[in-house]
Amino acid sequence: MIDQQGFIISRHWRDTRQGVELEYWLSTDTGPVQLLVPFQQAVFFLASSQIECAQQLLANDVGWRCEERPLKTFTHESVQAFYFQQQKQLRQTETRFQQVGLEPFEADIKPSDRYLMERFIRGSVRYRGQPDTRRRGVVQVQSPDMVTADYLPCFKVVSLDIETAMKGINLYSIAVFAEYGGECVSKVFIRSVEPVAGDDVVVCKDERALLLAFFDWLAEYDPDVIIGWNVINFDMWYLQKVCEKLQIPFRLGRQGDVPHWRAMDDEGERRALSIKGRVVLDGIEVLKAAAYSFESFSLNAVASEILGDEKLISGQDSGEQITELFLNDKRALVDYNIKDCKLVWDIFDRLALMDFLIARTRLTGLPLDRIGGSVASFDFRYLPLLHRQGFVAPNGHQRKDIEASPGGFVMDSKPGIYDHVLVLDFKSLYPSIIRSFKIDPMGMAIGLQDDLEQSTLVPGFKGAWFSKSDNILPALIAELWQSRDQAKANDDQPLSHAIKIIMNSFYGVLGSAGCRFFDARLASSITRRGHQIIQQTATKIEQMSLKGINCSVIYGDTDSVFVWVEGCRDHAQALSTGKSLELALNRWWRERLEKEYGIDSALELEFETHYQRFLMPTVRGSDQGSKKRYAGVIDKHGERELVFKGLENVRTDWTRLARDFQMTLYQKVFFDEPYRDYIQEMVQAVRAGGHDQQLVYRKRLRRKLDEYQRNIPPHVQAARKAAVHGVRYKRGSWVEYIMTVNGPEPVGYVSSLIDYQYYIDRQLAPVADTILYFLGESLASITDQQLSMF
DNA sequence: TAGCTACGTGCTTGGAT
DNA sequence: TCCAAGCACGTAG
Repeated sequence: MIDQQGFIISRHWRDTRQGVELEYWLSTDTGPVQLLVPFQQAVFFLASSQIECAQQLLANDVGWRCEERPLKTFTHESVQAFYFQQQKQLRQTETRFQQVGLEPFEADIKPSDRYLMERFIRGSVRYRGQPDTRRRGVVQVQSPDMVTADYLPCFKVVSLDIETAMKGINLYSIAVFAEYGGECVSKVFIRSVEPVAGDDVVVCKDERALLLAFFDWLAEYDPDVIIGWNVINFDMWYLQKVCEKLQIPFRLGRQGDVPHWRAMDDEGERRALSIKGRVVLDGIEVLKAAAYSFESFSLNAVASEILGDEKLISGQDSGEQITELFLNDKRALVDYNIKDCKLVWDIFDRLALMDFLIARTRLTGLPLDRIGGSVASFDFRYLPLLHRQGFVAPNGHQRKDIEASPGGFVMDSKPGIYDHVLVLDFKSLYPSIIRSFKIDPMGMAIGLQDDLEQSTLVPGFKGAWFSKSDNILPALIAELWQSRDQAKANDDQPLSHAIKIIMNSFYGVLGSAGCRFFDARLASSITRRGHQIIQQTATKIEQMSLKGINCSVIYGDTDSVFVWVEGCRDHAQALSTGKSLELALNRWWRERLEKEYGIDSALELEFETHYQRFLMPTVRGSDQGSKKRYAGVIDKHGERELVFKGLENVRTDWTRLARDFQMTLYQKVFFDEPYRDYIQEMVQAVRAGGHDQQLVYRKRLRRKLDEYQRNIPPHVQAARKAAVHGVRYKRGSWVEYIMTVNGPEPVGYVSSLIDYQYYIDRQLAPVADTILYFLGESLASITDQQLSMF
């Protein structure tokens, strides 16, 4: 029996003579540990991977108390049947616990696998695995306090990247890289019959030797985590193919096991992989899970944005260049290969992605490499608490007759160019509504019972009523909220980020049919309360008098209001107005909720942005104000900066030409600089072919190429033309095309003349006219003026 | 290996003129 | 040739 802390790396089922067992691999301070746990025992702790297991875990939770508290009905009869079946198992397990000398504990399911694992370790029946005393490798420690306050898993991470020929299965090299506290592991296994300079190179005579050398190294170095860029769908899948070609096992697991592959879509283009004792993390997926967004997720693009660093080779013909290096300059290939590994490593390091993932796993109970899973993590947090109240949750059966609930409220805007616009946001509006108005599945089940005193309830929408005292979600959110404030105070950005994401996912989950607690009354009680709050906030702002300053609301979306401070003198006055509004409105809401509903307001309006100048455009070709599209000038560290929302500048499906043109032109208008000459020069330059590099349209194929039946948009037309030349497009690939006089043609296969007039009419004119409309001009009027001068 | 809705825009399609 | 409907995509929140 061992007494230490651990963190789950992987979990697999295995069938043995003793019956079904669960095989766990943990990362601990002293090295990897393998645990084999009989299913009967494991089932009660297995909260983190599957929803039904979570349910069983929770049944366990009720089980320890069921003698004292009668089961209350919640909804579904079959669940009750399930529950009673569990009772029997529970009693058996209780006996078993006593046999091995364990106290039956009241399962207080904390949001961490660590907690579960502590019990696994203490209660484990068998233990295999060699503690590795040479082992070292702490990924990062964000805050020294956390080390003493909470266990931080020590993961041994390695970054991996392979180089291959462009066609066929032909492996050139495998590079691995890791760097802990100044100590660096950097190795490239390369195929070569001649020596290659450098201590970091392992020369192998052929592919087989290369793979075997790599497997040996992997077993020796023994990492917990392998990271890379598209590493699962490319590198790992490619290595799998090489192994199949050579008929050798792909020994990726901790004991040399081969990985398990699972197709994630019909075409088998996207796959997931699981390895015993290890986890593979794709940098792209992790960034998306952490809500990062990049125009391009290519390693080069992300590295240059995050690190200001780049790959050694990039661009269109990098494939040919790599083959060229492999044939003629292997040392350069080694450098290139290792650089890619290092970039991935540095991105993980710079953004503290491992810390984020660990924080997330603790909060959601989901495996490190599990992307998404909002419904499962909601269950993980909610079910234990529900059971502790003596309720059993309904089964999550898919319902077809989904009653739609509204989303956020978007105000009609007042178009124009303004000086001094303030934006006030409700911080985490939906979570704060859940907290304030006691929105909760169980609270509603209780609140809808007859014979309840109205003063103990809060009204919702669509006939919902919520119990003021008996609820779960509001307290859960309050707890997370507090943890987040604490994390911020500790400057623990990854944790704060993870908490924000899970808090905001709660609303989405309740409004989704995939969630067992889905109910239109819950979702509507959140969003329609949001409508009321934002509308009444806007009305209140216009009624308020702030030392004679006139405030009018020109726009608002879901949780924000845009306030024009008429006649505002300067930045300082804008700031003080914003602060006053924030204070007064928060007080107003507190008093109102107390008076009207007898509840404490958790609403937090925050003065967030001051736009020195602001553009609210009209809908194209109309005088109605637009929505979800605006631009403005803010002050950032003493510098004026343009911000665009929803407009062409931030849209990836507009050309570079239009996006750059918009930035420059709006800058000129906002800063009261002359702009007519600029427009004329731009139009002429485009016509003269001076911007040909910036005329590329870029758009994704969101379906398979042959699935476009009803109509054929330009990017699909271009893709089909490229397909004739043998270019293969998958679902999700980007299509780049140029508009020519013969319609869209794919980049690389443009044979017709560029249609410059099209670009002037469809890219420059719309962008210019959006802002020139308010100056009584248009692109046409300015260029016509030019013509009439001749 | 199931978070949500609202919105604007460009373009194709197919029918009316 | 014009027009409205609706598809497709990317975006705000």
